[in-house]
Amino acid sequence: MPKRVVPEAARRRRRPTRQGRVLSHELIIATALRMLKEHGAAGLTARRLGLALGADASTIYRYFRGMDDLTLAIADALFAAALESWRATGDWRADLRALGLSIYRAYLSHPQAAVLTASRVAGRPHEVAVDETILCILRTEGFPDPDAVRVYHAFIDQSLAFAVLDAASLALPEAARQADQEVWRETYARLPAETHPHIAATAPLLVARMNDSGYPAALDMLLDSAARQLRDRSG
Amino acid sequence: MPKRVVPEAARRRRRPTRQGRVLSHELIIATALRMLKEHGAAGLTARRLGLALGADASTIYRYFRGMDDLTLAIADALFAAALESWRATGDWRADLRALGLSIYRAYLSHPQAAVLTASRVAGRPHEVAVDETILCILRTEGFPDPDAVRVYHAFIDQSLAFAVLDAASLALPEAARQADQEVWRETYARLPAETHPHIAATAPLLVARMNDSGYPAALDMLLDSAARQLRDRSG
DNA sequence: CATCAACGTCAATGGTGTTGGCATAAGGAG
DNA sequence: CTCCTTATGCCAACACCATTGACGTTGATG
Repeated sequence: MPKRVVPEAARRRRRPTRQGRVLSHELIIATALRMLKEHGAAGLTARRLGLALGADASTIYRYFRGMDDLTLAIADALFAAALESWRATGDWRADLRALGLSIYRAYLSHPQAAVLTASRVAGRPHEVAVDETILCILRTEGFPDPDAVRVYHAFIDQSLAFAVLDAASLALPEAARQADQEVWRETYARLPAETHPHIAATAPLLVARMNDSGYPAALDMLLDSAARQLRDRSG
Repeated sequence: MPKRVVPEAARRRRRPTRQGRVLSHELIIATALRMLKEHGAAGLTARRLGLALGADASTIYRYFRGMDDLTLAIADALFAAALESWRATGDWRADLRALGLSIYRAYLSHPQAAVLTASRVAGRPHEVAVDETILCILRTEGFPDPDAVRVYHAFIDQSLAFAVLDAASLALPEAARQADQEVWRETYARLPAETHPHIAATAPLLVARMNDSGYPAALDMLLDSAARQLRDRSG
């Protein structure tokens, strides 16, 4: 007796099955990114992804070992995008700044993906390529090794940290974002009455400030510090 | 005809039901935090949480509107812990530094929770209390308002960003962490052969550096910058 | 005592990731 | 051409998930 019964109907009508491969890693990742942007992190499920691809959910497992693996691939796609949109000029400081902003922009361009993959750092190829690039720039410029490592870590930590955090607020659904703003507006409006008498006028300023990121400023501070280090050592 | 059939057995034997309330918001949050630490973010489910509490999963919904609501409550508990372990001394710079490190430590003491709640910023009470505290310190010290806002944002952004990112690597299961280290060790060992001849000896240094956080340094840089600002303005 | 809200359980619903079995299709070997 | 292997896709099934509604029980309030 067979363990599994194949329904008669399924056995009867044979679908005009496709010829050749329909899917690919790239197509699946691109579709997943689109779904993330449109429906948020919770909206990306194997079944819906399959539907969007015109395929069965289980087909995805021919390409990825699981949703977890797919998540890592998506994370690496962000690094790939960051590197692709970056060009070296030879000026180490300008190059590092551009690379940092490039990473930052890649994350912000897919906030849902950034949040989804925030905690996944696993030495994927493009991620490693970014690391190699940074270290290569620093070494070429003549940073002695312990300093190069320190600058590299500060740089990548800071870039990723800001990217993830800023992406997180972008990743909120529009409704939640507006609700948040409302809460903050009230908080800010209420806050100063107790500690400062003349502040009502500055509440809008506080709210406006919410939409900016501290990343560029932090990045410049870091590069300043690195440049000073380099000058001190060589001069 | 009743829509739902109540089984005879259940109707028969009445359980010796408990008297008084068994659960509380605090108990549920504490248990959830414990589960997060022990089993990771994926291990926190309504069913298992109920089991750990000696209650049915559905009971949790008497206290929280859903797992999402519970997540927000957990996030706020981190801010509460940060504030509780902090004491003001009157020195604005030392106080801010201590508060930043306090937030950082609170997140790192529950890495799983930090990662789980990274993208949830929703104006919960203790979170707002932290914000009020920071702004209050800056205003009391005499920061004019636009500067206070700027410093506040840089401070909280940077603190949270580093906390979340560093927590993310701590939140990895031990096996994954070791695997990651292995990948990086290989990468670092392989990297310099192409770009630098004498670097093999520094690979261990790079790996060791992995375990440090750039947060304290970044925090000091930020406070330096703020202090300079304040001096320039008043002097 | 009667009422009521709070609290807890049970059973059910519709969704999830994942797997094993099966059916093709493509491509090479004979 | 046939035969075999491998890659690719679908289907049905499994275990688990969050959430809900009906129901019983309790303690407090009138």
